[in-house]
Parts: sequence; C-alpha cells; structure tokens
Amino acid sequence: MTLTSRGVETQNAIINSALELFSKNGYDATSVAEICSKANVSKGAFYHHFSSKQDLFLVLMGTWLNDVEGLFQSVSIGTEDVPQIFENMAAISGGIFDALDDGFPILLEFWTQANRQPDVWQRAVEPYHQFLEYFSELIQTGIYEGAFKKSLDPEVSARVLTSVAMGLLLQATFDPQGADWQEVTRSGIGLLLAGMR
Amino acid sequence: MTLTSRGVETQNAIINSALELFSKNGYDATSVAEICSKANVSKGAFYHHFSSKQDLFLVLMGTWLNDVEGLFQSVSIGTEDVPQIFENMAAISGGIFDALDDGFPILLEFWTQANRQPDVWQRAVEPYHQFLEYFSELIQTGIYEGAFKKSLDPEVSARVLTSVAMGLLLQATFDPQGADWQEVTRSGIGLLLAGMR
DNA sequence: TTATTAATACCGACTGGTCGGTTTGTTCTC
DNA sequence: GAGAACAAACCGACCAGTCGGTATTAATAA
Repeated sequence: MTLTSRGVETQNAIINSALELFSKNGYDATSVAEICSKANVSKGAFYHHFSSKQDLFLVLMGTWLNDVEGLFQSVSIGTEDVPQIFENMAAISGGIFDALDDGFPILLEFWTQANRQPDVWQRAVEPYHQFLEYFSELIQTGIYEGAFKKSLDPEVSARVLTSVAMGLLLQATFDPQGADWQEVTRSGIGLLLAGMR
Repeated sequence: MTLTSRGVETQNAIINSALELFSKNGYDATSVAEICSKANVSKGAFYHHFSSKQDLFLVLMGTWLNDVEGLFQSVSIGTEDVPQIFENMAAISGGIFDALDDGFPILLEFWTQANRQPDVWQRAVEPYHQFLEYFSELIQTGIYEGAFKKSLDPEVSARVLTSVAMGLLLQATFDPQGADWQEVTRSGIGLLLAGMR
C-alpha cells in the first residue's frame, strides 16, 4: 500500500474538513457525505483512504494529540524556573489552542467519544497519562529547586493543575464574552502557585 | 391542558430513560424509539408529552439544573466559615453527582449541546451565571470575614474555583481508576484556599 | 348509581428522508 | 499496463416525526 503525493493531499483535505466539522457539529451530527463535500472529494476516495468514519476519527485524534504534545514541549525550552514555565503556559494557553485551528471543541469531542467508545478511550489514555507525567516531573523539579513546598505531592498537583486548565477552557468555550479569560487564567495559575509555595 | 397522574408517570418514565441513554450514548446517538422502548411507552405517547426530541432535552436539562442548584444550596446551611463550606463541598462533591443518577456525563452532554445549539445555550447560561454568582458572594463574605486576602477578586476567584471543580469531574469521569479523586479534590481545594488566604 | 360526553392519554403503522458503507467502473500516475 | 486514486450510482438500515384511530379517565347529566 504505497501513497502518491496526490493521495496524501486528499487525505489531508479529508482530515482538515473532518476536524472542522467534528468540532463544530460533533461526531454523530457530521455525515461522511458532508466531510467529502467540504473536502471536494468523492465517497469512493474517502473509503479508499479510511476504512470507516470511526477510523478517520481515530487518525484525526492521534495526529491532533501529537501536535499538542509538540506545542507544549516547545513552550518549556529556554527557561529553568518552573513556576515561570507554568506562568508562560498560562500566558499563551489561548494561543496554543488557536494555533490548533479548532482548539477546545474538538478536544471536548475526543473526550466525550472516549467516554463512550472503548477503542477511542484506549487511544486517548496514553497521551493523557504522558501529559500528566510531564507536568508531574516539572513540579518535582520545582520542589527540588525549592520553588514549591516539600510536602507537595507532584502527581496530585499535576492533576489539579490540569483541572484548572481544562475547567478554564471549558468555561471560556462556553461563555467567551463572559469574562476576560486571559486575566482569569493568569489569576488562577497565580492562586494555585501561591498555594504550592 | 391538565395532567392526570397517569400522564405524569409516563412523563417521568420517558425523562428517566432519556437521562440514562443521553448520558450513556449522547443526544445524537439516542433515538426516540430507543427512549420509548426503555420507558415501555409508545411513540405516540412520547409525542403527546413532548413536541420534539429537542424539547425533551431542554426539559431534562432544566429539571436537572434545578436539582443541582437545590443540592448545592443545601450544602452551605449550618456553617458560617466560608473556607469550611468549600471544603465541605469538596468532601461531598462525589456524592452530589452520585445523587443525581448519571452525574457528570449528562452535564458534559448539556455542555456540548449548548455549545452547538443556541436555544440550548440560552437556557443554560442563566443557571450557570447564577451558580457563579452564588460562589462569588460566598467568597466576598469570606473576604469580609478576613478568611481571604482583600486583594482577591471574588468574581475571578469564583470562576477559578468552578474551573477546578469541572476539571476534576472531567478527569474523574474519563479515568475513574487513575487516581484517588476524592483525595485529589481535597488537595486541589486545599491548594486554592491556601493561595486565597 | 348509572349513562353520556368530552378530554386526556395512548398506540403502532407509516412517511420522507438521511445515514454509513458498498459496488462498479473510470481516470490518473508511475 | 498495473495498481493506486477516484467518481457516482446504489443499498439496506434507521431516523424523527405524523396520523387515524383506540383506550382510559374524569366530569356531567339522568
């Protein structure tokens, strides 16, 4: 099963269309025909490249999670002060998701699908755990450097930090005009870091 | 347009079946026929009581949000120490959602639907804002009582607190076995309160 | 108490249309 | 010319919602 350059192009077209439609209307409410139409591609082409709608979803989720991981890794280079890293993350958190086109809605879609379909769940847990571990290690370093109090449990704190981030994104997506979310995010991370010192 | 006791019973049967199915499989993946079957009710009965599938969803969301509000109000009576109230909330947060049958998955469903359908959004914003206001007032009281530092912005802090709660529920639903979520919740609220003092 | 009326509650077959996926055949590309 | 890439017609299952008609229940009159 080789791949011509033309093939890769249509694959990308399908993936991009699907990303947009899934995040706007959800997995179930998005039809394969709709995806094909937006990608200027026939159904035959679709099922030549993907074995099913779910298959496309899994591929989509995989590539998206990879992209996110790359972006997050790139944030923490050049700085050694751990609290500063978290504050940097907070400062650009909006931008990170903007850079990924459709941002949080699609993550929410991944989340709900993973809660329902075991195969989706299995593909999502590992990146999720890796992400937590990355945070955990960062916090551990912070403790070692004396920036955080020694009684802190890195793993637990990592989950709390993740919670704040996810909760803020959830609210910001739901009610974008409701608050200055950049300010709320900055303040939230600030409160948490203050509690961790 | 009156209602016989028989009518109320079938209404409840439909609502309960729908609650279960919506939270398990989602709104789109749940068919009206499925709901009827589970409720031992015909399609005719369904459309006698609800004008559409969406209508049922809105009714369902309304009653659920009312129930949640009642539960949260009932938590804060009998105590005057504001930080203690939050710690109590954290302690019973798991129980609160257990008491509401299907807990967080259905809330997630409300959230995603509200992000997509304007009418759902409109019905959800008001309770959401009321909830935030309730938290905000609680924090304001805490500041007045000297439990929190004066530089704290009550509204912003309320949103941060909500974020932690939602983020924790999100993670706990996704990965129930991944951690001792009761402990993580306790610790998370603890960190936040420490930062607020 | 009983018969009548009317409104509520309900049934299930049916409809127009959409869905994910298949099939058959054509067109590119190497 | 061989296999990859694509197009479009097609299929059966399923969907939300409708409709003509039937029970059930409550109010009213005899």
